[in-house]
Amino acid sequence: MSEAKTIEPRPYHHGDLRRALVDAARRLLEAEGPSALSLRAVAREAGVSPAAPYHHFKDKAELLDAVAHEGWEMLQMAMTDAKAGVEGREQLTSIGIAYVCFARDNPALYRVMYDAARDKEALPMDVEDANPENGNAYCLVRDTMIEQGADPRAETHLELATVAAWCGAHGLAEMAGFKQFDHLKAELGGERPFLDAVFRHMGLFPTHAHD
Amino acid sequence: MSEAKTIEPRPYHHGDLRRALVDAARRLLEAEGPSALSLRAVAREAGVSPAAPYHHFKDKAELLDAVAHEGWEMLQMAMTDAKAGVEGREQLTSIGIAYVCFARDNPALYRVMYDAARDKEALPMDVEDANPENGNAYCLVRDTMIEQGADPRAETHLELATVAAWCGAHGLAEMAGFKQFDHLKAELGGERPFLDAVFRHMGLFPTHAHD
DNA sequence: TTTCACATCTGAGCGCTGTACAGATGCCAT
DNA sequence: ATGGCATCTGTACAGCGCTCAGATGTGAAA
Repeated sequence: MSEAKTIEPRPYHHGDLRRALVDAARRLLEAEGPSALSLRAVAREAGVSPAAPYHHFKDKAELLDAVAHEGWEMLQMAMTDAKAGVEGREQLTSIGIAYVCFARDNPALYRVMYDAARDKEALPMDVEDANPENGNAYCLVRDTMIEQGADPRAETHLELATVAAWCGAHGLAEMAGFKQFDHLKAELGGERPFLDAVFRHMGLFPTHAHD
Repeated sequence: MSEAKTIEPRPYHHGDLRRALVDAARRLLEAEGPSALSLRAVAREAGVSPAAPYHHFKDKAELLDAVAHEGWEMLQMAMTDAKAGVEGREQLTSIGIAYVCFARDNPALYRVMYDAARDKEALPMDVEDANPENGNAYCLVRDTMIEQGADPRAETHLELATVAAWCGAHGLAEMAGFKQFDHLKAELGGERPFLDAVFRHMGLFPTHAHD
């Protein structure tokens, strides 16, 4: 109880430096790419000394983690919006397209997100907890599967389809960055016969949707 | 014609330093992980000065490229062996399992391979040239699809299935590194009902194999 | 109001990195 | 024997992540 102190809230000397640092990092990331994202460059961009960030993040990885966290929130929002925009079976395809588009539009951020996840050997998602309200993109996909007719009691089938969809979307997002697959990237706006087909083909529908 | 000089062949001062450097890099990579793979550390491991590598590689990226290249060759071999080990429809699943196993057994190398590819924005594979003899893993998958009944004249369907399979395998390889999907990793040896199902589900068979 | 504790920020510095360059070294063809 | 040249070394520089002692300002206690 005596530990009822606020954890990291209000402005101090220079206002909310933590926020300013994350913003500076995202600005740099967009402008110069991931390789330019040094801690010193972020501090420079935010107008503070190279040592200042260490009072808000234990090391560089923790700063990148904060940036990645906002990326996952953005991705989740994009997927949620995509689902809300259409109805029925189109929802899963729409979510998949939104995922790949996010990776295309934020390639540096997307890379930071997965780099951070790999370092921690964990995605920032609780696969077990299927509660959609906790802002969990993985569960958004799973819930949509269920709504489209997957049997939630057939756990294996359900998670199988969800994992397959996630793997497929991530794989596509990475492949679309290679010039061998430029036509994938080109298809992301407007008509997208190939991409739609890949998503359907990869199992963005529950297993028994083939009937 | 006057340019008939050999390009990078025989030993000189210290023998074949280029080879020694790549070997040293791979040794370091396996022992210490990708973050320990500095050019200076590689030179140290090979017993030469920090500047020596620059007579064989234009910069660090080019050295990593050489390492990645050998990784792709290893992967191609693993996939070819996997295909040769079984018959019929099992071949595609077997290739997929081999792909994911390779990523599991050589995580650092696998990461270097895709990092190098991302920097060049291209996989080291010629997707257009379907000649299997050029040692092209992507074409190995496509050819196997054809052998299993895909129509090579239906270009879209064929490449669709191949891209879907590649994306799925890469996605699975990455997901298997996250602790949320430990059961995927655990399944890679021996019985693998879930993984097999994911592969089948993701389209490791030609589209009309669902009939 | 003065004082004090403490969160915050700076400046200097350490060891590391990738890369450049001048010069030493040893092989090969003449 | 000589000269050219690929190869390798030593030194150097800027930038990196990170640490630490000390300066600076803020909110709470006196």
